[in-house]
Amino acid sequence: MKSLLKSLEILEAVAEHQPVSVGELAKRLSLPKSTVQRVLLTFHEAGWLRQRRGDMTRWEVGARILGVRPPELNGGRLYAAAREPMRELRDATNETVHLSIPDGLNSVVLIDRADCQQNVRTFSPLGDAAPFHATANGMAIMAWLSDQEIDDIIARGLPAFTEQTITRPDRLREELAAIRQRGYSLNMSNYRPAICAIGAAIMDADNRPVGSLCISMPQSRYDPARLSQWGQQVVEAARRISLMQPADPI
Amino acid sequence: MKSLLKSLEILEAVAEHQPVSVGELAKRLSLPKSTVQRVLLTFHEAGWLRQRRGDMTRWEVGARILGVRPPELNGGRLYAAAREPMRELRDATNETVHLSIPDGLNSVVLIDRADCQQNVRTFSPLGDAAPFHATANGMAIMAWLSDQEIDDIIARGLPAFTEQTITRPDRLREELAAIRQRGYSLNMSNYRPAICAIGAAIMDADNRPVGSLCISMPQSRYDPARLSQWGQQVVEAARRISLMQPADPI
DNA sequence: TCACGTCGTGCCATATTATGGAACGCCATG
DNA sequence: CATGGCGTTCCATAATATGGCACGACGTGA
Repeated sequence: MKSLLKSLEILEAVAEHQPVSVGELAKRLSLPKSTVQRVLLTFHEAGWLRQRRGDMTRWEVGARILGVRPPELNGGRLYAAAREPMRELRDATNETVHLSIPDGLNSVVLIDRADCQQNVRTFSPLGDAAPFHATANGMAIMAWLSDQEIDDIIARGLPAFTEQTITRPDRLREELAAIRQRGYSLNMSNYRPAICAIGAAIMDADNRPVGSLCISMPQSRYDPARLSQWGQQVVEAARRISLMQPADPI
Repeated sequence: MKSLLKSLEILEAVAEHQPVSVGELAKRLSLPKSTVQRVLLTFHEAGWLRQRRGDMTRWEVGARILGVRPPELNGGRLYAAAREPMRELRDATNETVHLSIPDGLNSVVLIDRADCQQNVRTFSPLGDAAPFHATANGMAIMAWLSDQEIDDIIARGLPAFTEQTITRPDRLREELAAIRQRGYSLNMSNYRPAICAIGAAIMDADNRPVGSLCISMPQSRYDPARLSQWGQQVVEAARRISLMQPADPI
């Protein structure tokens, strides 16, 4: 369905550049103006896009989309449960804390953030997708997946993002075993240069990983002497959130 | 674009019933199986839907959609700013607190909730859309819109939901004036029977309403003697959140 | 063991539908 | 007053979504 794929591209472009005009979108996506406009009007008809207040020529994403969420977020239980522990972890470390969930076996997506107060801090936009094998949040989740699911992720390839990215399957499996043993995962600039993170998985009542938490910091502030303490704090925060997660309904 | 409208209906149906199978969707929407499957595969290709872990025949919403959000939520500043005040308001009143944002001039949408601990409590699912003229959150926002925008909403009709719904335009304008004067809005079973609420608008740095907060309670616990105090508390909580809202970029 | 019903999947001729170039009206600018 | 850029509309045409049908897999009950 080419038209649907094209429409979703347009929707995502609106989300990224809102509020945005027809012409701008057409240029950006190299599509005819009339095609773009037809799609915008159709999304509008469905309630997914709206015109900006006071400016009928600029489009933005409507609130209807907020009713369409992955099942992990239904009832907002993960958000709600993570809120307080994330704040406390942020305050205890004075570093930014990230909350992510897996998107199937494709990637991990950042869904919430507790920002620290430092002048130099890491930043990732909410909704950002990142690979399992190169991030603290990704590896923390991956460590608790079944062997078959791990094989599946590895089979999709382990691209390198920095010199530190783990790209060899056997090396990755070793690292996952280490994570299972110590409880927390470690990202030493494996994904983005000069960004380190310490992560731990959040489990549901069936002991399946449904998300993860990490402390994200500039490499300049990474202190090996504190690793063990911070690792335990992340694990403890994740455990508290895990206790509030329901079982997965079939 | 019929095909796009149909596809969005299917996507929304998946969100509502996830995890869901092809056949179930086809029955529910009265569409041919092959059509539904083609749409599911296309959404999958675009990363918007995924198969449930361990069950290739059940579909659910993927995390990619989390990157597509209304502009009010960009950076999560409203969520983040509202978090603490909402909790405090909930604790102070022991009632559920709702956070909503306007969807253009169409409706207000519930985006967050701080649940109270009572055995009897109100419940609305996140993402729920409600009319401006019949809810505390809606009227709180509406009160601070321009005259033209208010006219616009009224022109779309003021349907009745209960005996108490305000359906006469002049009566609604009076109520909005009263809200502007006292600072908080009031819903006395105007929308859902036996549910009351006290609301106040959240303003951005340009003094435009970008959302609203309300205390939502069963009518049985509504106490006129406390109205003034709770009203002031909602207004104060909304004001604290407002101070953290950025100006609206053109 | 076999027959049956159910489900997900793949195919393909057909008709519906999306396409995009062109033209129009509007507005701000020089 | 001319110009360029914008959003919008139209329509013949080609591209594409459609959906009935059939196949294979699976689970069930006779």
